[in-house]
This record gives sequence, structure tokens and C-alpha cells, in this order.
Amino acid sequence: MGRTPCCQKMGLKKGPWTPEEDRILISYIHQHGHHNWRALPKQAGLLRCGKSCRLRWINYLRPDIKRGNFTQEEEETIINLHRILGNRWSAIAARLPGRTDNEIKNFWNTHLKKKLHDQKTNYPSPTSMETTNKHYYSSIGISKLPNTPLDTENQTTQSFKHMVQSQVEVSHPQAQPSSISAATEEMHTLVIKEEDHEGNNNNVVASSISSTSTKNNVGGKILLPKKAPTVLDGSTSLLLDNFMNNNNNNNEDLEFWYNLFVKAGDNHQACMEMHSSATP
DNA sequence: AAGTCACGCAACCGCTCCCCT
DNA sequence: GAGGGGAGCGGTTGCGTGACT
Repeated sequence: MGRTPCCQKMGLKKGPWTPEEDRILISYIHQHGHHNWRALPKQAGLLRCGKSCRLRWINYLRPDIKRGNFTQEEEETIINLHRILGNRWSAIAARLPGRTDNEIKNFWNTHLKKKLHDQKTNYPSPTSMETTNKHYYSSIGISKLPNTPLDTENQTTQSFKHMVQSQVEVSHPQAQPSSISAATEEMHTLVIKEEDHEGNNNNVVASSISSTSTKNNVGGKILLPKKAPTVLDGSTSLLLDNFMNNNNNNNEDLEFWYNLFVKAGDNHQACMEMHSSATP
């Protein structure tokens, strides 16, 4: 399909935004919203492309933007989320109210990357993590991990999203499309090799969890964040183990996986919380 | 004081995804 | 099902600024 030229049309301005342009954009969006970024600059009287307007609004002009330095807590959250999600800045930003993906990306590239490089031991590379956890996966019956960097993802994501949606629609008919979308966006399958009836090895999602359907445990299938590093650290694996042993709990939304991955930084506490919630 | 370097951030580019026809 | 078009995302660039020589 042909790509629409952007910012290449004659007369469209590039570079830093002026206060006047900001004012016009803010004023227009306050009055009309931003349903169509492409048409917006023309209607607002801006000599910018829609992309540029969108970026400016999202990264700078939005009223809920939190400016200033990242707090220690935010920093830790970013590190934990990056460990789980990789360079999925928008997904990380979704967990940090007021922060934009661009801001987080810049912060990571300029501060955290360097910082973590200096503290290698605290941030094991995926390779080392994989080595560390192979035994764990083996012990819970996972004999094949998704390829890094998830070569199969693109092939599976689409069908998976449909699967999740249909499953959620069945089990949560009241679920809003947005929540389904959010859930599917955050998930991808943990591919687990399981023998089928013919004894062939097929890649299927884990079926060892109870059939209680939730957004995260759809039809008894384990879902992991899309594009997540393909392995978990040992402590996170403990949480997974805990979950699998307490599969009758009512993890009804993404909070579970948020706890599992993000709060896994405080693993013992998370374990305790999960255990207590699963224990009658 | 002037020049150079390094860093941080805003913005752009190009690609993919998703929706609609 | 295929193709077009818009939106969103992640990588990269380039400019501004402060530190250093």
C-alpha cells in the first residue's frame, strides 16, 4: 500500500513549535477535539502535518502531562516494566500516568541505560535470564520458549487477539471493546509445547491452568505481555508457580499480571499478597 | 572569553497496525 | 480478501545548552 507523504508537502513547517502554534493547537483541540489528526492542521490553520500536531499534543501540550524529573519510584517502575516489556515505550507509559512514551524513551536512553550498564548485575541480560530460567520452565512443562525477539509474534498476535476477544466476549459479554483491546494489547501467548492426541508436538498456549476465564487467564490459557522478554527471572517464575498452584483465585483483570511482572520487584511481598488472595 | 565537547530533549522519519470500503 | 488511508509506535536525528578546556 502506498504511504501517505507526511511533512513533505511544500509549505508545511518543520522544527520546533512556536508558542503561537501551541496556542492555536491547544485552542483548536479544546474546541473540537482531535478526531482526525490529518485534517486537524488544515482546519486549525496550522502549517504542520497531522503527525507533527499529534506528537506535539501528546508529548507536550496535553493537560495531564507531568513535567519534571522522574521520581525514584517511577524510575524503578520503568526498569521493571522494561525488563518485562522491552522497548514498548507506549505500554510502559500507560503504567506511568502523566508520562509520555517519548519522555520515557529519552529517559531510558539517557539515564537508565547508562545507569543499568553500570549495575549489570542488577539487570541481567535476556540471554543470562534465559539460561537461568531454563530449568524452571522445564520443571513446569514448558519445553519451548518463544523465539527471541519473538519471531513468531507477528504471526501469532493477530490470531491471538481474535482468540482473546472472542474468549472475553464469551466469558465477559459486558466487557467493553476498549478493555478487550487493552488486554490483548498487553498480552501475547506463552507458547508451550504440548502433545496432542496424536502425540505430535504442537505449540499451544498452556492449558494447565483452570478453565476460569479472565482477560489474563483466557479459557485456561496463560497470557504474557506482548513483546515481553521471553523469559522470567526466577522470582517472577515463583509467582507464576504460585499462580498455577492457586488457579482458583479470581484474577479478573490485568492487575494480576501487573502484579506479577511489575511488582515482582518486590517478589516476596507479591507472593504473599497473591497467596493470601488465593487462600480462602 | 572563546572554542569544543557531551548531553538531554523535542521533533522527525519510516514502519506496522488497524479500520474501513 | 485486497487495498487504501489514518493512527500509533519505536528508532533516530539534530539543535540547544551547559560543562569543560
